[in-house]
Amino acid sequence: MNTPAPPRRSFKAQMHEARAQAIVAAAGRLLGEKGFEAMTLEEVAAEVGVAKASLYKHFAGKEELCATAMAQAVGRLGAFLDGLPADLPAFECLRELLRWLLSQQLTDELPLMLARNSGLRGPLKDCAAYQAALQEVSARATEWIAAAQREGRLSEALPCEVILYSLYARSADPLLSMLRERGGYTDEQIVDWAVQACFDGLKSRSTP
Amino acid sequence: MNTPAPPRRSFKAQMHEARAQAIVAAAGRLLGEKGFEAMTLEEVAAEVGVAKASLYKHFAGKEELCATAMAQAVGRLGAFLDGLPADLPAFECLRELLRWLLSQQLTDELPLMLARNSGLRGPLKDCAAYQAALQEVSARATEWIAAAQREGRLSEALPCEVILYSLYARSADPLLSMLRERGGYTDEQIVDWAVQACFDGLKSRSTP
DNA sequence: GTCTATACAGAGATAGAC
DNA sequence: GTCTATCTCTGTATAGAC
Repeated sequence: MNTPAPPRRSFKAQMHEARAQAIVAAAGRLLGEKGFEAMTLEEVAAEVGVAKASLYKHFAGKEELCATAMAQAVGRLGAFLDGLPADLPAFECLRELLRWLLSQQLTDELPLMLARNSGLRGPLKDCAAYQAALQEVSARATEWIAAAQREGRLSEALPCEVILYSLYARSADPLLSMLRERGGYTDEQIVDWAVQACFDGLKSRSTP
Repeated sequence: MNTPAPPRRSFKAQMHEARAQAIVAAAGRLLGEKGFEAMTLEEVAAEVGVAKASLYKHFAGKEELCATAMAQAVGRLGAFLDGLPADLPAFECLRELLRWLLSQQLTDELPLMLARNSGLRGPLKDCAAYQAALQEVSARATEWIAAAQREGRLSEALPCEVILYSLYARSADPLLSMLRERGGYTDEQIVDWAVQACFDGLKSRSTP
């Protein structure tokens, strides 16, 4: 794509970048845990160990910081997809994609898509980095969906886009939290059920 | 025969109740639209047409007001279930339940279950009215799920509770908002797709 | 019970010294 | 660039007149 960064960056620049990374990471964690409105920059600063005002030397404000965190999450998904075996069937790729989304919600607590009424959804539509990264993974996922539909693995009754959004939406699905709060289930069990509910549906498949 | 039934309450008490109802309705609408953190009591008061301070004559605070709105939403679901034909098969009852949940999200914008990380989820666990109402509808839904599973209409691979939670979770599913924002689809089309994705799953059913 | 006015707290953002 | 200190605004909640 573009030329890689110059190999030799000054020590100070490296530290600067590392700190920015730490800020984004903390923001992403808190964003996923508490939501955009409930999280505070004070918490972010405290978690990183810097003063609140220092955040503004790296980011213009709360919205930009959180949008960066979201864009980075999409980037991680792209990297994960890159790591999938090249010969993995399209349907299996989509299953892995879903598992990754669900696992992220349970571990990092940072969902790829935001809740229905998050205040960050508006600013996110104007974040070029996020939109571009999302477009990139969406293109790949769309290819897989079309292929899986041709192979008869995915329903052709649903438009390609509806399937794509259905997968994305699982990222902010409250189902996982509900099952976890209920207690008695392992995280892995919860993810398995969520994957099954999404792909197989609630209706019986054994006896048509 | 005799005089009509006397009013059960005094006129003033009726007005008081009516105003409280209007407050709850406005709170519920704003809660669904903007979420617990983003909505403000000022908006609620403005929408009802009363002073902000007057709200505290009816409710102890924001949490109690919103919890009341949520409990009332569950009550509406219960009333809807009461209105279903007595001879409707269990599976069809569950389908209607899901359609009702999704329609509520699109119209009233008030979801039955909250987003994964809403600040109201904690207080809601301590709200007896909400828990009791939810318990009541859950009991009925659980009966239907068990019956539908016996009839082979619902998957027996998923525990009854996972199916129940999967239905409830659709109430806060971001899928509908995503499809609506994309544009080009009618609300009815969106609900149909969401129902189909939930019950039939994304996998093909025609060709095993 | 409803209003106006206000106290109080929290959070985003900025100023200015170093 | 980072800090301390501060500004400003918003929102919950309360006080007191009527």
